[in-house]
Amino acid sequence: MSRPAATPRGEAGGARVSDATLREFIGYHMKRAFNGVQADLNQTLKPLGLRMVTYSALVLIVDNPGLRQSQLAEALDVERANLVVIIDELEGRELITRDRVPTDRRAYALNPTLAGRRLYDRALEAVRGHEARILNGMDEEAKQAVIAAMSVIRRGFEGG
Amino acid sequence: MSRPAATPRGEAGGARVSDATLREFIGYHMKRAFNGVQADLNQTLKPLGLRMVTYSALVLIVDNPGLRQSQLAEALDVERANLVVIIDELEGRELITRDRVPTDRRAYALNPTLAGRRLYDRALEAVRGHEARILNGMDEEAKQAVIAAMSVIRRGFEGG
DNA sequence: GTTTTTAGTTATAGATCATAACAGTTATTC
DNA sequence: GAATAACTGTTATGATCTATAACTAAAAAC
Repeated sequence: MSRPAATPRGEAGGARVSDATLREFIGYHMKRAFNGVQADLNQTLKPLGLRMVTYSALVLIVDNPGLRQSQLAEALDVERANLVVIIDELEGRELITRDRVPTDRRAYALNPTLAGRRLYDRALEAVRGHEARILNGMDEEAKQAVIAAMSVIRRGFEGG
Repeated sequence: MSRPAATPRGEAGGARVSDATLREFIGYHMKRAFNGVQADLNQTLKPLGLRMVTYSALVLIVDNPGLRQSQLAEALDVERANLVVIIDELEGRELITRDRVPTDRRAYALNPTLAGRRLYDRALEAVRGHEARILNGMDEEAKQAVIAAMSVIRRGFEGG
């Protein structure tokens, strides 16, 4: 079992770690890039008191007023149970309301308040700035190519 | 303050939720695609007893025998403290060894065992299959375009 | 030789996420 | 129309992940 003599890579601190094997994979690049994007987005939203999920939820509620929690949970791809605290947060800040649905007394219709719509506007502007930053000068064609590729990948899971 | 009459979107269950606003953003597409990729990768690695992090760690150790935990932590972008349990797991399964470094008795040199190298081979093969699956027929040019774009995005954070 | 820094570790708290169980309501089915 | 099944939102809980502080041992700096 000749064990390779634990060569400490010569000089201390030098000698970059090679990730050549992992760089073969598109998933590796996606993870590393997305880590940075997520961190930057959350920093961007922090002054508005929003996180990535609460922001996404607010946008979907403003764009789809009256939707149910279960619909929103599915759209956001989170469990109904976990959505509750997210909605609690938005409702507690009076950005949205839970309105009873007359035709189905189990369900709540989610609607934005005026404050919710205003924060939506501000958040969207902030996120557009964030996007411009992360794109880092990338041209529109390259951006659209990425979006198309992401859609191809996603379709592979949803479509079967 | 005319609040839109919480219209429950007519028929129950129908009426797709529109994410048109979010689809403007590349980050949104990246998140949704990556969610699927991550789930599929973990399913792929489960039969080998590996998760995404333990797999990445194993690959880097095989490719960079003798590296220190702190180097690996930085390469994986995890805290030194959190890397400990990952290394414990790999060492417990005798896939790697922690070897004392003669020239620095604080540090451990991480080296793969023969079993570690064999699992590395199997894992790499499995992940190549996973990648082919997620690419979903995408051509090499498109794949390289995505990798280039991810690098541009990542560079924006690292480079400053 | 004292102080400062570093490597690995432990402990801990926060956030995230999946799961099961429950009450109230609606839908189905005989 | 009574019994059964399914669905909506909720609570509780445990697993996992992540960040932070504090500690020991050792090396480096001064």
